[in-house]
Amino acid sequence: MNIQEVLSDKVKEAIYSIFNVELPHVEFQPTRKDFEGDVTVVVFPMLRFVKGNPELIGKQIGEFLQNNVDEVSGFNVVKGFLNIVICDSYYLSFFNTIKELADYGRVSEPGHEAVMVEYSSPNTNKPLHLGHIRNNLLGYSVAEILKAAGKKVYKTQIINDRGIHICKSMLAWQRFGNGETPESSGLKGDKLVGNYYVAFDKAYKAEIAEMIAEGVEKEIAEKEAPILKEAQEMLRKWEAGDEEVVTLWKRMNGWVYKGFDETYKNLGVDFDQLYYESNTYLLGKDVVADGLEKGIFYKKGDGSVWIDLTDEGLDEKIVLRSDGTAVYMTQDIGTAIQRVKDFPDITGMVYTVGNEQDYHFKVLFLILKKLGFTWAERLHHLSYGMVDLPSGKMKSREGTVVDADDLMDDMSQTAATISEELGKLEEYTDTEKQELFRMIGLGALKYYILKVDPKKRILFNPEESVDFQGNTGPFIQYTYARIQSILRKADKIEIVWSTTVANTLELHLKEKELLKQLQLFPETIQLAAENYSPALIANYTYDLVKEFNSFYQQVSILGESDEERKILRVQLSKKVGEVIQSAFLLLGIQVPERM
RNA sequence: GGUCGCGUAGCUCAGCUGGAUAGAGCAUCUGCCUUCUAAGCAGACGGUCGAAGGUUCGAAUCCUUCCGCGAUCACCA
Repeated sequence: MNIQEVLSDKVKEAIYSIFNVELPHVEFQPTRKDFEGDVTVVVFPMLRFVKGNPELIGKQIGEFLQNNVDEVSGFNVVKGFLNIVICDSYYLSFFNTIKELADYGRVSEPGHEAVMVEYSSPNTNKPLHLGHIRNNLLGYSVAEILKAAGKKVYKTQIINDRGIHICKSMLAWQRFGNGETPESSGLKGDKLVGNYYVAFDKAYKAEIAEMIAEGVEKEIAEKEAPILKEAQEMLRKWEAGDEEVVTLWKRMNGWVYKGFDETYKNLGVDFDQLYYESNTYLLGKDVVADGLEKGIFYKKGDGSVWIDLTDEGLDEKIVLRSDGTAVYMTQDIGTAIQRVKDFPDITGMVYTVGNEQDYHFKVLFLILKKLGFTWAERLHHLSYGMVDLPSGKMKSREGTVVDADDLMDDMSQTAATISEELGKLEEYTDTEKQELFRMIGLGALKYYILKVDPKKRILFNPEESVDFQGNTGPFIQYTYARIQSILRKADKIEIVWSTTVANTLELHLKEKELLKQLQLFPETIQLAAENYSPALIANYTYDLVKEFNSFYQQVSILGESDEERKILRVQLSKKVGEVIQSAFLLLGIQVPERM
């Protein structure tokens, strides 16, 4: 129980005993640093129930609390703000209760409610880029946060393995590839396939230019270019199950998956269950037939099926083509239902998809609700802003992308350069160093992306490297490493971890501030889960670390002469380290023993 | 044009269901390594919170209008 919960009832009691009025709610806030106190009760909202001077009311409540509540050791009133001083013993006993908890802040009993979190979901015709990195980091982190908040989580992705885009790569490979394979070229599979996607586009543009030169209109040329026609023909063959096309398709997708797996492994993300569009694109048609019967959908003259959402302030939306084939929406309806069939404990789903699809998901969720699925009430589109470059949007076709693998390598490289300059790793072997640089580089990248509100668009400038100082991943990792250094030394001088520090110890201001910050961890996890926001975890961790560094600077930990106080400081450092590690795990960032 | 999102210091971002003098980092400038890792700490500088109205004891936060940026409004996915 945190201090606000303790005090809330007591304040109500105070109001009842002084004014004989039942107060429905008490408003708290942390006391601002410039005033004395730990928590503040805001008196203004009470004026609706209690008539009088806010300053005076505050004083009366303060006196009541000081006399009747053990945890309250003092108070002061500034305007309508009652600043309450909480006694040290409260914080010390709080610390003693959490000290040994290995997973402090997390809900330990696994919930029976499951949530499926979808993220990544790439096309299989090109490598992953910076945009996918944001998607992956967000999805993975939200999944971890939901777990920590007590949910059972299934991580999933739907791989867009079919369609015209992969046919383009296949066709270009057939034409220009001369049998090139990842083995023969030494290229990562997804890179190789991506090269042919670019090659297709080049050939396609050349054909268009040629046709225009021959007097064909641009728009017609774009539709009629022979290479495009051929790709479309390939897609038709694929859908018909043509053996040759399907074999090539399997082969090239196989290359891509191998490449993706490597990238995912480097990024540190994983999935519990994969869905492939080639298996799901026909799903949903039965549901549409069913909905048609129920009158949720209606059929137009040409046979296409629609839903009218104008009552909801949206448009009419097609759910089945006039030729009876599925559209994107049909497929998503079907996939959602399939997932609940596969995992019957699912009560909600999270879709990590860019904000360009806000409208699509609004409609999808509405349709599923209208179809009467109870779980449709608990669907969430984790919508995030695009990652743009100073030059504009990233386009794979035109090669203006920041490649995921390259970026991760660059980050490691930067970490290596900085680290070598500082030169504190003499005793490390080369492999240990490489591992560390990777950890730091990735930490910088992940933190940089996750600390900002997902809704905001990110402008990524590759020229200016991601910071390693200030509010960054490495700053937090560094603090963790420093703590571990203290603990290694403390171990040698035999500080006993299990020693319980007496509640009577008088706390240093910095110790108290640290304890207050530690107390916020559980509620921060819950808040982050409710808001699907890794940024809240990142900012919390940053505040904790700032507080610790200030503590570290101002007091001596191992050099403290009072034995009991030294024990407290070491234990406190250890706990802060654990919380940093735990919080960073939620962001998918590792922490080093030294750096 | 309709709908949705965003707009806070030179730059990158915090700011919870409205609360005290709007906070960090980067950059610029000052100090601090004979004591636990200086990727650090302490401090200075820097703001009419896009604009105007409104609600309220109180607004960066809620409402309205306007401006700017982005996304979206396909029998593409």
